Amino acid sequence: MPSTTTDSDGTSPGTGKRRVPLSRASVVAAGRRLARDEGLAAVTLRRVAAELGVTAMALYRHVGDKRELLVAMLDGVAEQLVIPDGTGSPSDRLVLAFRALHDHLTAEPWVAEVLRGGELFGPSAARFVEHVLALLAEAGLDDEQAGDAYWALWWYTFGHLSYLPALGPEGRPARHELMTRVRMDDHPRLARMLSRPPRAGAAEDAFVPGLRALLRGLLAD
Amino acid sequence: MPSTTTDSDGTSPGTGKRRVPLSRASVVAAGRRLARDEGLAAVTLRRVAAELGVTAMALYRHVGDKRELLVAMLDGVAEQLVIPDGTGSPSDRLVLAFRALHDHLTAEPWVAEVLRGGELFGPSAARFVEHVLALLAEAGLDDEQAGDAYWALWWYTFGHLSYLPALGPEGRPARHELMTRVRMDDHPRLARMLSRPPRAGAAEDAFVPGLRALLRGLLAD
DNA sequence: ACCTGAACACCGTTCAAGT
DNA sequence: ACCTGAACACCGTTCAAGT
Repeated sequence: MPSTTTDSDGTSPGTGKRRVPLSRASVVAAGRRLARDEGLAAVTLRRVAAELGVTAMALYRHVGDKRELLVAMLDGVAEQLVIPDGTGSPSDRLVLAFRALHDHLTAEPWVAEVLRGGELFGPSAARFVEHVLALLAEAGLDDEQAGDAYWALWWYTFGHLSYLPALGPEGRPARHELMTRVRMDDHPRLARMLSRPPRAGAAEDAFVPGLRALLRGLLAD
Repeated sequence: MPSTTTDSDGTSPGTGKRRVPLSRASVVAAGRRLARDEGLAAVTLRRVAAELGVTAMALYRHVGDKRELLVAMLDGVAEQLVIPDGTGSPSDRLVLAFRALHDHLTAEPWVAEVLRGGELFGPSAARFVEHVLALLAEAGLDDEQAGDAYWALWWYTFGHLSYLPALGPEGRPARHELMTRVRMDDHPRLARMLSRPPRAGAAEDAFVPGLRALLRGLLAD
C-alpha cells in the first residue's frame, strides 16, 4: 500500500527489492546520511526505515531503540576523527587536537545536537580524551587538574559548536528579531556587536584565539 | 468530558471553574512551573493547557506557537537575573557577573535546553551582555576583541551548563555504560578520570577556575 | 472575543501475526 | 529469524463550530 502512495523517498526504494539484507551497519549508515543531508530532525525511525525500503518496526531488530541508533551514529563520527600531532609544545599540540575536533564536528553539525541530548560520547572518542589528558600531564598538570582542564576545554569547544548556527547565516532572522525587540539606546555596545557586519567565518576564526587564551590560563602555574 | 476522565493534574483543575481568565502571563507562568517541576519535556501545549484547566487550542490565542512560549519563558528567567557588581578589577567583576549567570541558570536547568534550541536570548538578557561588554572595554579591549571575548566566555559557560547533567548523578548510568564499552587498558588516564570519585559539586567548583583561566588569557595583551 | 471538538500529519514503541 | 500491520499513547497545529 505505501509503496504506491509515498513518492518522496527518491533513493533506494523504487528499485523494487532490496539488495542488502538490512544490517545494523546499514541502518546506522542510513541514519548518518539522513542527518547529514536533511538534519537531525529528519532522523526518525520511520524515515530511516523508508530510506532502506523497510518498515520502522524492522529497525528494532538491529538497534534496540532510537537512542542506541544515535549513539552508534555518534561513534561512527568519532571513529573517523584523525588526531594530528606535532613536535611543538604541549599547548601547541593541544591546539592542534582541538582544532581537528572542531573542524571534524563542524562538518557534521548534527553531532553537537546529539551530544546535547546528554550523551557523553561513544567509545571511539576515548582515543581523543586519552590523547588530551596525556598532553595535559606532559604540560605538568596532575590527574585532577588535567581532568578539570579537559572539561574546561570541552565546554568551550562544545559551546562554540552549539552556537555556530545561531551566529551563522541561519541565525540571521533570530538576531534581527532580537534587535527590533531590545531597546538598543540603552545597550549601545550590544547594538554595535549585533550590527557589526559578521565577517565571513568570524565564529570559526574566533575559536582558536579563545582556545589559546583558555590554554594559556589553564597551563600557567 | 476530560474533566471527569483525567486525574493526573492535581493543581488548578478540580476546583471546577477557573478563577483567572487566562492571560499570556498565566500561560508563561504555567510553562515555567511545569519546566521547573517536571523538566522541559513536560512542557507540551497540551500539558500546559491542562495545568490551566483549558484545552491546548486555547493557548494559541495568547502565545502564537510553542517557540514563542519558550522564548517568553526564557525572558522571564533573564528578567530575574540580578547582576552583582563590585569595586575590584574588571576581571574580578567579570567573574562575579558570570558566576551569577551560572548560578541563576543552574537553578533552572531547562533554560540551557531551550538555548540549545537555537535561541540567542530574550530582550531581558541584553542587560547582561551590555554589562559584560562594558567591563571588557574597561579592561582595554576594542569592540571587536570584546565581541570575540564575550562569545568565548559564553561558549565556556553554556558548554558547562549543558554538561552538568552528564557529569552529575543523573549521568551516572551513561558514564557506567561507557566504562564497560571502552577498552580501559588502552586508556589509563580516561579510566582514572571516569573512576575518580566525583567529589561533590566538582563540576560547579571547576567552573570558576576555568573561567578565571579563560579571562586571564583573554585579557592578557 | 474567547474557547472547544474533531481532525491532520506526524512521533517512538509494543505486540500479535505473517513468511 | 526476520519482517509487517495495526494499534497505543503521544506530539504541534489548523479550522470550523460553538457561546
